[in-house]
Amino acid sequence: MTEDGRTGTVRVRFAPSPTGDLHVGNVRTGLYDWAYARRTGGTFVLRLEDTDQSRVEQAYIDSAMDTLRWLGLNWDEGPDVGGPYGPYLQSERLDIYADWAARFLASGAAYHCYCTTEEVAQRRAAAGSTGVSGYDGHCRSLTPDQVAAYQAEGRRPVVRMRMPAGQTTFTDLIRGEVTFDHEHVPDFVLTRADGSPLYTLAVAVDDVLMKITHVVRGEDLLSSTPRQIAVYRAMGVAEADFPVFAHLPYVLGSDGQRLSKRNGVVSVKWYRDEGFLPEAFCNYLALLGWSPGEDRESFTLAEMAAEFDLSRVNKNSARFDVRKLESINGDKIRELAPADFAARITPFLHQAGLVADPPTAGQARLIAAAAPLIQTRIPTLAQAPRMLAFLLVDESDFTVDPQDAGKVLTPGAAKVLQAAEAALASLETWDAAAIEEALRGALIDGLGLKPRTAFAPVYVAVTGRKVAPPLFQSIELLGRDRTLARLSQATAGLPG
RNA sequence: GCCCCCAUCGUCUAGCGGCCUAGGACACCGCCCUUUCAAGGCGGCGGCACGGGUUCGAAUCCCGUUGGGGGCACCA
Repeated sequence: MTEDGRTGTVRVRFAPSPTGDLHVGNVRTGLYDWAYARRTGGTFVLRLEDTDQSRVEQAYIDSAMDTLRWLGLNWDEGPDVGGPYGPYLQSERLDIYADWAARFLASGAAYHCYCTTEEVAQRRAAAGSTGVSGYDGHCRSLTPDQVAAYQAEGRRPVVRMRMPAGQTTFTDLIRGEVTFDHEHVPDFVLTRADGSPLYTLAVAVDDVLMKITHVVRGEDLLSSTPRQIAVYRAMGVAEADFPVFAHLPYVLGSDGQRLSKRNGVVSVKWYRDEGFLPEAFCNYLALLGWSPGEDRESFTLAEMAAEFDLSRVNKNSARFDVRKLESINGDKIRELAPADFAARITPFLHQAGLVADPPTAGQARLIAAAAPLIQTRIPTLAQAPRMLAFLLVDESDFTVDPQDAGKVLTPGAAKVLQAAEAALASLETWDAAAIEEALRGALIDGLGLKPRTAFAPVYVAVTGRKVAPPLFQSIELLGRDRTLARLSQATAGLPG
């Protein structure tokens, strides 16, 4: 049972236009489409709206599918997997659209329009700020002579829909009943002068032909809904068989403006490269307009698939806040099983040049042992290399952060480093507990220092930075030889 | 200009007429823990845009104002 009370199998489509990498707003829509299909036990259809040849690129089609797979939004029908209502690339359905355009022409639902874009714009401008917009109906009823004259000029017509007088009312699952007076829905173009289809034609035809029951999309398309319904009518679809609409609120930039490169990173690919987990990204995006209620904010894709409900989708737009995303990402990282976490940071370590691909057996052991030390310390996977570099670099490439050294490796640190070196050199058992005991004995008890001041120089000497994984475990993993070498090297490099 | 949509802490939200002196999360600020940094624990700051109604009772319903967003393409 769906929320509008219909029975039967739900079919939801996600229909991005591959004119760029999928952005945050697209993906949020895709996530809701997917979740609604899954919640209702329906079918999730992926369709690429690639009718604008001048803007579409194959690479974008590939990357869109790649991004959806990464997020875990699997589709049941689509360009790659096929399905009973394919093809699912609109560029492969051109003859279908041409056929319907011809039928609309024959039935009088549409007409040839010989006006150029410039002429339409000029007449609109001439009408002044009287609220007149769109097309003025100039070519609605041309005489055969006028048509002949236009053709003699060499003009090629577009096919334009004849919007009947009246109004369109439909029930949006999120916004309730919405009405548009056709006075404000001008005749719109269905096919270009070269015969190629426009979104206005293709989207409606495909939703009907692909038996889509629920059109769940961004609210920018709300006011184009009457046009879509006009095409359904022209196709002879019965009112009861129209898809149900649900217009999702916007995802805005952090400044409240429409999401763009100016006010935040919009490409999902960027978040992937930065080390955001797909489960965190989906969880966060889901929260931008929907919540399971009862103050619950953390959930999995599977849980969302079981609970998602269009009636709980907010009407108002949400701002994208990368800090909250980071917080959720940190939560999800901490929830990972240690082995899983180790596996997820490995590609980032390789990309930073710290380990081979695949890692050697020795590297794998180190990663497995060190991963738990940083799992609570990084909000994104991309920060793993910085935390573990000290452990994984070739010894000849090890460097100490000059800034941290300047703050901590002062002349006075010499006695600390020497005491630490001496204590560790003679240590019998090389493990974190013994290392801690030895260092505390030598520095806290022996030199009478406070822990903070005692360990700071050791951190910088051994890990190269003030901020690092816990010291004693780090030293254990580093091994005695490398630790002692770094301590003495730091001592030798002390100023003054 | 015209049409449409929207309005709870800075941000995301819970709330669907009495459980609300409005709850949670992020961020921010304290304190605790502590070998750095995190994580974790405890506490604090902070909101129903405004004005009219309806009702015994309104954050919740209605109208208006203001504010924000979208659309008005041979883009989608």
